[in-house]
Amino acid sequence: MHHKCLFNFLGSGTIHVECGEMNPKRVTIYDLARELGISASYISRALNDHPTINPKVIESVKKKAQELNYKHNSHAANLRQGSSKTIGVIVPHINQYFFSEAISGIEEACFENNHSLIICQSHESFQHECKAIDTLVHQNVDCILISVSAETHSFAHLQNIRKHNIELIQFDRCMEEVDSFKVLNDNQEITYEVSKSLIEQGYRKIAFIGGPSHLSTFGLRKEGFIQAIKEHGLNIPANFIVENALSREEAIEVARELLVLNEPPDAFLSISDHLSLGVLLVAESMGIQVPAQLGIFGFANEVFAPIIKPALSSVDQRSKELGKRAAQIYFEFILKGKTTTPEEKREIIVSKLLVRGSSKRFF
Amino acid sequence: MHHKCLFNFLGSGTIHVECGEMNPKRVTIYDLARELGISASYISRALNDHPTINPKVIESVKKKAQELNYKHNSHAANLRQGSSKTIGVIVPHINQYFFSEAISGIEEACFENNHSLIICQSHESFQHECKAIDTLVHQNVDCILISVSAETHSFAHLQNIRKHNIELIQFDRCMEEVDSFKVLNDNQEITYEVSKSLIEQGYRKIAFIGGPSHLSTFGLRKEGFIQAIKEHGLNIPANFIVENALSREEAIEVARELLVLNEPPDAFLSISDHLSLGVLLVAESMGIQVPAQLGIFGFANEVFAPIIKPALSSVDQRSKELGKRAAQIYFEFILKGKTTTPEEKREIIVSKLLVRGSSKRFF
DNA sequence: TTGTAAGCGTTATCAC
DNA sequence: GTGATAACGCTTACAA
Repeated sequence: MHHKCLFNFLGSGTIHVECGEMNPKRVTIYDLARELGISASYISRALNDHPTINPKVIESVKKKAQELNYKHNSHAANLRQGSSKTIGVIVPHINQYFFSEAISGIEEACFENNHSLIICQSHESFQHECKAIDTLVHQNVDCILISVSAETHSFAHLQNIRKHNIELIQFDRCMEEVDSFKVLNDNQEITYEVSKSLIEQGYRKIAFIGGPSHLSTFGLRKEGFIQAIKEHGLNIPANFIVENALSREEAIEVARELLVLNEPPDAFLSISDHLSLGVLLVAESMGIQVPAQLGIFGFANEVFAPIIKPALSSVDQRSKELGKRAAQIYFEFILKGKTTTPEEKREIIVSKLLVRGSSKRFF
Repeated sequence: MHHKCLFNFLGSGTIHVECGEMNPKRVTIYDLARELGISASYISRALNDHPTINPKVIESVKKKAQELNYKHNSHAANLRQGSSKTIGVIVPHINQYFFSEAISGIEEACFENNHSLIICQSHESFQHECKAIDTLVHQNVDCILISVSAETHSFAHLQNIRKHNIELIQFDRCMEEVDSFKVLNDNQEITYEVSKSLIEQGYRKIAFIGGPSHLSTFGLRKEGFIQAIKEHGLNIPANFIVENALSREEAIEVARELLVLNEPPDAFLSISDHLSLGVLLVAESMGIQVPAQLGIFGFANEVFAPIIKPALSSVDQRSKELGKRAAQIYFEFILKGKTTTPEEKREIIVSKLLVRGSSKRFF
């Protein structure tokens, strides 16, 4: 079982290290047991810092383990224990600021609690979402954190998760019908605030570009908007409220249609910065001044929001914190078997208004 | 083993479905065997579409499996087979465009080849990188795809991967010293082209903000720059070549220092759009006209690059394709045990120049 | 304090 | 075709 490592000093000055041959077999606790003359079970306990073990033995076992390049085999342990110490997360896209930050928060919580994380993308497709759930079930994850895809209308696939003894926590985009912990933004309240901010800046004919309202995240944002409109006695034509837009292109189409009307909107509020960017580009191409003639407000505080011209007003959803909370719920409540009241099953992360140049006429 | 699913029709009109009780035990092939009166081993073969199995039986087994909500337990299978059909990827940050796209490409290849993917971030920290490798080794992944952190100088941790019978493929940021498949951009060539483009636009005192040159990705970009400078007989002072910058803040500091010199640069070329953005912000704050007085060229074609003012010239690294190739190498070469020549172990993805407003003086 | 042995759920090998 | 059985590497009653 010799190890072939050739150091070839090449002309270029770089060192190439060849380790072509790999160990044919993995080192197990039995190998350690044989080497040290103790039983495998004792090795196992030593490696797990079992309290009843002689500390001296623990040390020598760990030293030997390092020496023989022993690595714990989680598959065997998981099989035996029925738990994988792994949680899975499914999001529509990992490259949207909200989700990548949320994932960072989840990662942090997992790291602190010594769990692994498997990340999957649904790409806003219901089919991909089902496939991702399948993958995670196969991987025997202990818990699935999910923010559902825009296409998701049914919830049998989510309930299936529970049938496999896997915990489920929803965050951001929820199926309200499914009983699970939920971690959400104050969607209605913050959108109310956004709308109010626009109204206070003197905008009166505000258009709303929303997402698929069957998801409460988007439905509530629409509610918040309508609430503000009503409270301020504004009269908004029905075609100023658009649903089901998620891409910049869709927003561009909507903005083009509305801005050529005889009575066009004087402001746009949309549920993502990508949509608002689309509106901004249309305004620009039509020679409409932002914010003087048209106010624009986004959502999610995408990286580009503060650096485009004018800087895009947006909402800081505190997504990293939101993700972290979602994961912590698993560790704090579920894993410890705490009983919870229905109120505790819904946690709200309060978001923050970021009023910038694109919606600021008065100072 | 009754299933309690209460449908509560609430006032709000939403339906809450409670599935509080979870199945206490997982369904195994033995359960299927008992139900169908055939042996467990036969069930196993049926579920795996073994060629010697009666197709009629296969069908009835799969039907029964569905009916009983059976789910394959990968941990058991992996333990038995010594393979997990899972690959792991480690990147510095999932929310940088290059990496999130690369991951999407990797995901696609995994999906096509029926493998799972575990994603880890190193956050540019060597310690996190080691921890991530540990996690993946514990998870028994079959292969690790890695783009190393900026902090990574040594390679023992990478070689350790091989010692655990886990395949290693490096992409984008490589330790050249480590023998593995490598999938890279044409870093030197494209940076040469970028430099040439700046020179052709009449810029003569070009500053370079690079990354840590001990990583060939960044080292080669510097080389490409120097090569272009030399070939065109330009004289660049030593302090115009800065290394080891990775954040916008660092770039801002560099730009501030250089732009107040008596003979300041008339162009900046940097190895990421984030750095170039920093330069742009400084130029703006100093009232320097871009591109008239100062040309700026970025790298990676971040989402914001085309939408800021002026639009940022950048490099399309074709990152999704790069990621996909990296993963395909595992499926095409390694998994099939193909022998490879040293040349085949290094694949180059040719990137593309995107000349935009920030570096275009002549049309 | 330490060892024995059973079992987690699957699949491969060998029989029939 | 189909079935019995052992093995993957680990943990954990239980025994000593």
